[in-house]
Amino acid sequence: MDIIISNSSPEPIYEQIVRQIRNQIITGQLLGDEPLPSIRNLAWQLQISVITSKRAYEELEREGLIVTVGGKGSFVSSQNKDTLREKRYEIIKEKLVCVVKEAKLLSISLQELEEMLKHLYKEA
Amino acid sequence: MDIIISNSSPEPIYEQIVRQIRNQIITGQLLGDEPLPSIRNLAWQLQISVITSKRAYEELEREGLIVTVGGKGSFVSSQNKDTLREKRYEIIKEKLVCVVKEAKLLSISLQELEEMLKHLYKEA
Amino acid sequence: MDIIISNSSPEPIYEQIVRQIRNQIITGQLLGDEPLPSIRNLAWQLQISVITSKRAYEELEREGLIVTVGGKGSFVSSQNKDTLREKRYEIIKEKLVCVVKEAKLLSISLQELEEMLKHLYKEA
Amino acid sequence: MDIIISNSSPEPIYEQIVRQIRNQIITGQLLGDEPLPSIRNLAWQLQISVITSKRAYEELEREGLIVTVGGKGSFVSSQNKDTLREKRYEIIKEKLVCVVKEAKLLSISLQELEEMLKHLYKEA
DNA sequence: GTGGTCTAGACCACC
DNA sequence: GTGGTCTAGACCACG
Repeated sequence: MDIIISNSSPEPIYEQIVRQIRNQIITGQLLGDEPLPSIRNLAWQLQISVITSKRAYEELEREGLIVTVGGKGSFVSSQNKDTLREKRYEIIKEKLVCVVKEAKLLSISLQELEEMLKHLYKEA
Repeated sequence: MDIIISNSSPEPIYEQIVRQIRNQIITGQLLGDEPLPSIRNLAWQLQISVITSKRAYEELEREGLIVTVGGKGSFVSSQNKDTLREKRYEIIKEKLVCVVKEAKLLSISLQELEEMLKHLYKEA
Repeated sequence: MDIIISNSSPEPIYEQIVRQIRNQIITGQLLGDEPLPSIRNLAWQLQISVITSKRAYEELEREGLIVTVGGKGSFVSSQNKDTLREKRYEIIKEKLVCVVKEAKLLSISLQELEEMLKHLYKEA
Repeated sequence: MDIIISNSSPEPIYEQIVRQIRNQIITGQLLGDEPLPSIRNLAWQLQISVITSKRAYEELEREGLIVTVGGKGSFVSSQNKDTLREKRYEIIKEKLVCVVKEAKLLSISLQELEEMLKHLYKEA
């Protein structure tokens, strides 16, 4: 579990956890049926409240990415590889569409956007 | 003042106002020294609390985009054209960099991103 | 808000609230755009923790039955009448199918079930 | 002992066992004085903890459906055939009455319920 | 040991 | 006033 928490981020802690675990599942760093740390263990690792780690797991379960069984623990749910690949695109598309909308309102051309994208991708 | 407010948006109302006025200034729809509606007038137009419109103007003033003269009202502050153009890019860059970072974490290539960008720009 | 809580029920408190509010929405006792009590108010009414009432509202929002806007409160979301009628059936069907399955395992005939149903409906 | 365990079910494992053995006794698939597998044997068969199989037998004993003789094992207790038949009905009635109560709260008529019942019984 | 529920009390942002 | 987040600490059921 490589998770990094920033207390000063405006993004809620549980969201940070959800996002990072989600990414690890979607990119195949966490495989199906793999056990996740218990909510108490994760809370201890990240120095957060048990409630916060629990909340993150609840959200992931709602998304169908993990399954948690009482008294046993939580596990990555088996996923079709293509489904995962699709999800990866959806996540970025959703964010990208916001940027594009705003860019259009600011009359920024596709060429300008493409140039910025290339530049940022290389340096970031 | 063409401003559209969505009460159900997760974006705070004052933020919606700030963003829209900022865009209009940056794109040249609102020119230097042009008078803005009074906070009371704006609140009435948008059916919101005076506190909220006041907060939006405060934010815009902090960004140096408008100036408020006690007893007179608020005005768009004169801006160098190049400065405005620069700001336009900065706003989008800031958003785009987040997307790029996330995309890299999800191992999405520059080519894939460019393709998504083209597609979204055309259809959106 | 006519909600009755039983502390001795095995059904979690937040589930009891969800179920009762859901029923009131689905049966049209609560109409679209109607404001619900604030989570704090509801907690006070029912003598429960704010967290518990909040959790109930979260679940209802996830089901799309209410919308809650920060700083404003929670409201019944407008729903198509037919959709509501459909949901009513779905809820009961889901429960009924469990009973039917179990009845079949116990070799209880359809006639016997129908008789029990009639009897229970009249007396209950 | 035809028992199927689902680890992912929300129904506790010991409950699944109790329910299935109970059904087999009530429907006459397990007859009076018939020996049941030892708790250790059952635990081995089902790949569960001995504690869990023990708990299931305890519950069944509490219900008077089996008797456990120290050092000998557990046996189906002899039951009057009419008693069994009665129990069969009680189990379903208890479940059905919940559905009926909920249906009434949702203003679903007896006719509608009967129709759903017929439909579900045939297809399920 | 595990998760599930509930509690009381705090701080923040928004309106 | 509203909801959103986070905390610490408790009790229960399951295995």
